[in-house]
Amino acid sequence: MEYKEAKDRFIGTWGSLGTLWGINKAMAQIQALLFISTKPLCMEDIMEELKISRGNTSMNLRQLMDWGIVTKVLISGERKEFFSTEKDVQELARIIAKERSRREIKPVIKVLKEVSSIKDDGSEKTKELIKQTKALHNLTQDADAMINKLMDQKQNWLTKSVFKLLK
Amino acid sequence: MEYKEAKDRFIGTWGSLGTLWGINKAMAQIQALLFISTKPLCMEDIMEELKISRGNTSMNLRQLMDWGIVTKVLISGERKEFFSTEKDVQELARIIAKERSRREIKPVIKVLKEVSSIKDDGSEKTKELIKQTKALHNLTQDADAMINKLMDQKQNWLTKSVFKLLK
DNA sequence: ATAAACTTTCAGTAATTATTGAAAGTTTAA
DNA sequence: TTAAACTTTCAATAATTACTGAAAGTTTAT
Repeated sequence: MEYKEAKDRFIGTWGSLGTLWGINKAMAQIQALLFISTKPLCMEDIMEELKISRGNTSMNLRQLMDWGIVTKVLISGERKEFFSTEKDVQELARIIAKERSRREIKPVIKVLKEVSSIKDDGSEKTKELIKQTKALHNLTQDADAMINKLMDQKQNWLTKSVFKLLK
Repeated sequence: MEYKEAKDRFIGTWGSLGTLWGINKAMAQIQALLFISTKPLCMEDIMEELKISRGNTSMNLRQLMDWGIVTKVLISGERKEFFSTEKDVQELARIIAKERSRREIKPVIKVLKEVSSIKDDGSEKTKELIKQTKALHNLTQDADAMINKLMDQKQNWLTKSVFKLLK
């Protein structure tokens, strides 16, 4: 497999993976492109490489910046803006986990808490609703807390010690 | 908040959460409904409760069964089929994590491995592609392995000890 | 102040994904 | 074996989501 094919395969795969962690294809592809680029890219570069429109590129870059994954880079002597992405995978994972937690998990936890806190009127169905949503609330909260803590660890050595524990 | 409102809120929230962990709204809603039901439900029950068509109900129940989250239940004296979902959240989480790993994460890991294994032609851009996809490959593989191991633990006490480690 | 170089916005359109409903298929009881 | 009770399939359609391109907006150099 040559460079070109490998690159396209990576961008394509990352793009379709994007949809599953809640961001759209173009957004994931732009990030992928920047991730393997040796230097910051401008809008023209991205449009041309991914064959997408100016508007699409602009909007998705904006979103990536909102997530905190992509930053503007000023290149002296150049008028236009350049973009680059976080290059450290550990840090990238940390940012993504944090944002997803904030945007998606936390609101769900809030609803689960509210729903599981309704007054027990004694009926079987109310008891079941309370019991099940409470269980889900605990699980979701624990999982969320754990992921956040795990991601906050700067080094990978921790992962190793968690692994050992899980033998 | 009364039972009815709480139930609707739970089903609605779970449904929209569904889209983000890769299953569609109806599928997630059916699962939510079964999850808080005190007894197995038949197709009519589900259709009526969620206001969705027979075809939709049938197809999504099928998918839920493919995932291994929902099972058919035979009720003696009844001709039609009834359905119920896994009621233990721990087990539910385990099934979902396993399936997602198998369906989505594993294929990505495979591509990352292939892409990161291309021949180094000495150029800077090839070196960068290899370096970055290799880092992503390692991270994804570690995270996947860890989640699978965590989920395999039957008890919750383990989570507590992992938490301690992460203080 | 002007105009060139560049970016953003957004209404319209295209692409994708979910849903319906009716016909075809299956099972069971008599 | 027939027909009623039930489930599945799938082509048509609806709903949602993504993308385009051109106009409006912004910045910078002169």
